[in-house]
Amino acid sequence: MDKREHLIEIATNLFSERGFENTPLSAICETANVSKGLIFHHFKSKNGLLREIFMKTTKLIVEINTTKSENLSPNEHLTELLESFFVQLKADKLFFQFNLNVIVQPSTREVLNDLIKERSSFILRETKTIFDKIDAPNSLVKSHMFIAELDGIALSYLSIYEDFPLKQIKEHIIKKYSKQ
Amino acid sequence: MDKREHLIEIATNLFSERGFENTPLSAICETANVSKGLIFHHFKSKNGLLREIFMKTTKLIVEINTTKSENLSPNEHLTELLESFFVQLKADKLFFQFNLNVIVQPSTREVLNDLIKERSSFILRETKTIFDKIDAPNSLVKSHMFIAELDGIALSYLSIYEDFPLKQIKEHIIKKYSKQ
Amino acid sequence: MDKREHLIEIATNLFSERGFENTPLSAICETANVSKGLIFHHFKSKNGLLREIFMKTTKLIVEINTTKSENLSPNEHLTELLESFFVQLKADKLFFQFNLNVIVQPSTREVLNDLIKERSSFILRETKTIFDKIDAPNSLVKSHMFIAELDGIALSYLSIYEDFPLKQIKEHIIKKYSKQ
Amino acid sequence: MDKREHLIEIATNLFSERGFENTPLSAICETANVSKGLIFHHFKSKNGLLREIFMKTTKLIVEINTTKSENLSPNEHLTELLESFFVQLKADKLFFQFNLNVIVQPSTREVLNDLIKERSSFILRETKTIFDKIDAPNSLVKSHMFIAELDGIALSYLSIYEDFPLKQIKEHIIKKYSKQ
DNA sequence: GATGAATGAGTATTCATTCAT
DNA sequence: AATGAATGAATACTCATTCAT
Repeated sequence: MDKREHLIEIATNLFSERGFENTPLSAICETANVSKGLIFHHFKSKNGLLREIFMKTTKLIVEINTTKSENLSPNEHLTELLESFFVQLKADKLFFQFNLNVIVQPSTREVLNDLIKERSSFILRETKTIFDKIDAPNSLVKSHMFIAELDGIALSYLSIYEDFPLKQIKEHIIKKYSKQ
Repeated sequence: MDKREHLIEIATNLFSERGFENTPLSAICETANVSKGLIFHHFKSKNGLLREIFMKTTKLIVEINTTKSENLSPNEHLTELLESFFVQLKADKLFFQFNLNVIVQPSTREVLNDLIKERSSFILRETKTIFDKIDAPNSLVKSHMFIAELDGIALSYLSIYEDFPLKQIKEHIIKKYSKQ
Repeated sequence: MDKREHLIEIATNLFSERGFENTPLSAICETANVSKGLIFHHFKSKNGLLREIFMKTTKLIVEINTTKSENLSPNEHLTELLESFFVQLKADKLFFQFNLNVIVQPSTREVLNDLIKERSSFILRETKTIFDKIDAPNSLVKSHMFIAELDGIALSYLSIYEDFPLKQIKEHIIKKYSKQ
Repeated sequence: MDKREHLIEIATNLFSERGFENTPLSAICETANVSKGLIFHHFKSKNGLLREIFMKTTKLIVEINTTKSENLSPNEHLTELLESFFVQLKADKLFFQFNLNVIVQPSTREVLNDLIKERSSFILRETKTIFDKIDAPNSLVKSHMFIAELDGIALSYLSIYEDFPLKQIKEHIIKKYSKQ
């Protein structure tokens, strides 16, 4: 059992549940049954731990997007992206919330600035590659709209509307992008 | 000079700039040139102050939406809403960020739970009134999509993409909703 | 309705229930439905209020003891004192506790120093008058023992032993002093 | 030099002198020359420190009472108890006062509730064991009277009568219990 | 790699008291 | 007599971080 990996896992869960600022390292240590010193030994600081977690997530996102089969039509590709987005959104509510969290909070935002830029420009690039095949002249605007819609749906679903009609929204948006 | 009102104003600014959790009451007091005790005299607690600010914003939103002239076609109404949204988004960046912030952060989210519900259901109701006139059977889904798109745009613009093409997005979305 | 008297009554109750140090003036004001300023107007300070309450109690004790019929034998007198002590102890638990409280607590003890001396020497004097008739040479020691026993019983009953056998103790001690 | 033990010692002294509620942690830290954080590291809270001190005292009381030689007559045993009580009362005035204090004060009383019960039932049990040998049918009442008398004497001596005739009271009570 | 004692700066909150009205 | 805005000093407690072992 790799304690380093174990710590990352537990910290991710706690940060997701309570938010980064409201999760003292002591809580992580107690849950993981390790000493405080060990966190600093492995990650230098609490911010270091946060960056490590954020980087891991980005790596995951990149992997998912690059291993996707390339012999799909652009519309099929969009549909596939949407499908996996809605599956994940439902499965990993807390984790999505954590990502929203650290991006929106000024203090964490500052710590993660470079990593957020890196991740978001990757996502924009990937999306734009698809829209280039559909409507090249407007691909940038359409990509931004596509991303904003998904973020907005996540926000509404996770933090605003308890009875958000996720299923119907999914059908609506998939229908919209499958024939564009 | 009403110190109570003054405190709300200054706190709103500071919370927007630094985030709620990262703004100590001492900072507010120093800026407003009052004692710490006064905040507790007027607002009971830091959370009390937060609620007061959030309620004031809701009141503003309600006012704006209810005084709107009623002799517009639904599409004109949407256009008008969009116009004012983009104007405000650009003018009050920090304030939008603050609202995103407290909604997404678990700790503040909990404190404001009832107020967030109240505000968000008001917005949904108002939006649905418009879409009822355009496409009654799908008005709920379309309202949710409309709101999610705007929230997503705000999120992308404020917290993710430094070079977000706000102007073109605005044109794109106004065009879309003006002929729906 | 005399607000001054009303305040004393409410403060006595609250001090008895929570202890003097743990009863903020704000609690008294809320319960009495008056402003904070009024307490300072009437009593100068929180300590002033405490002294007022303590003095009132002493006055009561003095009254009870001086109006007592004087045509009793010393042993009958002791029995009568004991009877009224046990009746009061059972009826006014909280109030006894409050008196113990302020006497034992160093901070309040200091504030009430002169009043405590005054009251306790009155009680000793009265008790000694009785024991002088029973056993003059040892009257001082016996008076002190008598007072200490009652205080000790109150202490045990109120603060130490939940199942203190008050009734049997009463019988025991009355029997003891009725034939001394 | 064990800082934990050192802290307990210093806190005991200060609590005895000023009372628990009137001793800020800062006073303890300054006297002990340690940081505030250390108290919370070792005792979790101010109340935790109080409990630790109270427990230590109970342990001491238990030790003293259980190591007592068992080949004494019950009356000799009582005399011995009384002798050591009066010696300690004179030597450790402040410490006795502290114990009275925390038992009588509602707030500390609540914190120590279980520990007070534990200690007082131990004392009652031990006392009753002696009186069982003297007057079995009335042993409970006599034990309670014995304890109440000692508590009452402590109270009078420490908090009420400046010129309490401790020596004569001691002789009086020892004489009384040596021939019972 | 791993522990845990120790630090110190920071933070919300309490509360008696004052004073203008 | 009565109010309540305003103060400011005090206080328990939190928490990331350091460091000797």
